[in-house]
Amino acid sequence: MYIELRHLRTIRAIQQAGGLARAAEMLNMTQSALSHQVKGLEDQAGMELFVRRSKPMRLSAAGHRMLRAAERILPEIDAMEEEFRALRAGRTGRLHIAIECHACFDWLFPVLELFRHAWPEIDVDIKAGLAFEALPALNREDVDLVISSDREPPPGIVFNPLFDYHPTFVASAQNSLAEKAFIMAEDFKDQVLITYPVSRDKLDIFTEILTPAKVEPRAQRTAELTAVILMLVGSNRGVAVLPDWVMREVKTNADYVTRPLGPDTVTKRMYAATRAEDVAKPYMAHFLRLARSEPVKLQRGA
Amino acid sequence: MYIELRHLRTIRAIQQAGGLARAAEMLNMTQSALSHQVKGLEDQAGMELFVRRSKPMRLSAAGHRMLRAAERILPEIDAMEEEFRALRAGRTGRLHIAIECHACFDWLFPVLELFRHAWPEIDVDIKAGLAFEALPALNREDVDLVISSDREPPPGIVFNPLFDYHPTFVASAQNSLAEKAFIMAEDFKDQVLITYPVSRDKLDIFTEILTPAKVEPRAQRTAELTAVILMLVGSNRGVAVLPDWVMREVKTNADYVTRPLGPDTVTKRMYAATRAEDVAKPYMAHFLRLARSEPVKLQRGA
DNA sequence: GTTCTTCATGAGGTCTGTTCATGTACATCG
DNA sequence: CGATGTACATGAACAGACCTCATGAAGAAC
Repeated sequence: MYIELRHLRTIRAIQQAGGLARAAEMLNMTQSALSHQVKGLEDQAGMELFVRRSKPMRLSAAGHRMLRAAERILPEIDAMEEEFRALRAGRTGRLHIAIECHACFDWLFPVLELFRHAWPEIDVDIKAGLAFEALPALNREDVDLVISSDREPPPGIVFNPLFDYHPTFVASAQNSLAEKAFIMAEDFKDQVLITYPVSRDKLDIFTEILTPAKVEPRAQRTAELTAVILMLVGSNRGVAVLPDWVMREVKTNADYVTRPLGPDTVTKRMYAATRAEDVAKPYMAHFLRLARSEPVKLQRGA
Repeated sequence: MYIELRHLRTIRAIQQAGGLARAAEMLNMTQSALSHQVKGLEDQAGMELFVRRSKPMRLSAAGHRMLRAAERILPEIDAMEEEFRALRAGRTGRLHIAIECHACFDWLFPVLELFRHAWPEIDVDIKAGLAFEALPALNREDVDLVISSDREPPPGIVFNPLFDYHPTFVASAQNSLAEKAFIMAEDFKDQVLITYPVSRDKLDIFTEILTPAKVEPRAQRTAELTAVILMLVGSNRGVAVLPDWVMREVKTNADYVTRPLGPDTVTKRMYAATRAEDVAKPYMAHFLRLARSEPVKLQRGA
């Protein structure tokens, strides 16, 4: 029994039009074609779907059963086709984001809030788990955008620059390093360094400062959440290096001091990696625009 | 965009099989055919539904959207096809019953209770409204069975005899007619006759007794429910003529008297009208068997 | 009875979907 | 590094499904 959507459309049309001839017109085909089709369908079903006794042909009991299925299924198909039209028109789409830096939540959430209102039909999600390698996932279309500060673009992937930021030292006002104008690698020798629980090659403080200088902090401990790291720092349980945009609340707080890394200020650039074909999409362009401008406002507020 | 179920099956198969070649095997077709089909589908959709970069072909974001639709729709189709197989096998079907006599509820409910357990998959319903003519409705397949005591079979309709019954007079024990052994037309001249609210040609007391004898009762009032009629009779607000099977509770009650209509006992036959092609169906045969035997038990109990 | 409407049927043409044969791209392995 | 294997794409050719056209049959309306 090979039901096809064509059959369901036929059933529905005959019911709506109240007769085979009118239904044929609705479906832009000849009455003959419909008659043949109905006959074929009835052969498939192995029973009469229509009552021919009364002259304008009506659905039989079995036909009504099939009509019920048609009325559940066809709207779903129509909805899906509508979604695809919208998808083609660029009104909708998917934006699943993988982030490689924990601190990025801080600016990403406000950005997504703005985005969500402008593009309500876009399916937005953040994949924070990161059990996987982000860039291959991009290629596999498991995600559509990767926030990263490592710039190593494979073919087909575009790294869109977002904004520059300064990994910034933060410590308790009680900490001995509070007196210094800027912080250097050697200053960490006697400190407990608090970081996100990720590998060192994803932490600016290591990639930019400690690893090049071959300096090891006295100890390292980790915390998942930015707020927890700042709390630990505030109670002088350690020091941290975080992007400047997360400092905005801490800057005005007398318990903390923030200092640039030095002697030359370290500057890093944040990127949004996307598939090359996606950058032209309107919603993606809009997201990138927001992700360039909004975090800067947060940094200024800091 | 002409989506067909074939396409949804393809999407699902490729996802399940994890690749085009394996999916082709699942669907009993060549890898080539599937490749062409997928290409065609993507042309329809106007976008890539699969990611070809990673070697076993995977669904793209848009492809996942279509998969979701497939996973909602295909089970519905499968379920419907299963229903039709069952329908063909005779395990299921529809039994929508129209009744022309109010009192028939009395025996019909017990019968349907028995039937329902034997044929749980049959769609059972009773149409009591009767705004329509029952026999044409049978022809139009609006209903599948009509309970009637009028035997006038149009072509294609079969009247299956169920059982005989006696329209029986019932009155209060206080009523003057309680003394008589049987009740004749003239006896109604001084009585208030209580009937169901239907036309006289559907009421045995008129068709069998009063109309032939050209006798009019003193007054006629109506009540929808058998219980209400009996209550009115019990308080001597009138008399009634009802089929014998509804008398079983009344017979043992000293407040009531029941009497045959006479002098010759009136016997009527109850029929179940069905479409000719339906009588052979197993569930229909079973229903008819029940409708022949069960009411008789109720009559004996009376 | 005539006419109109509605559906059925058969023949023939078109076009879609399939297969077959082959090509391309990429990964694996000796 | 070429050989081999795997996975998908492509083009040509064929088959069959589906449609149209023309006509028939059977009710319904007048």
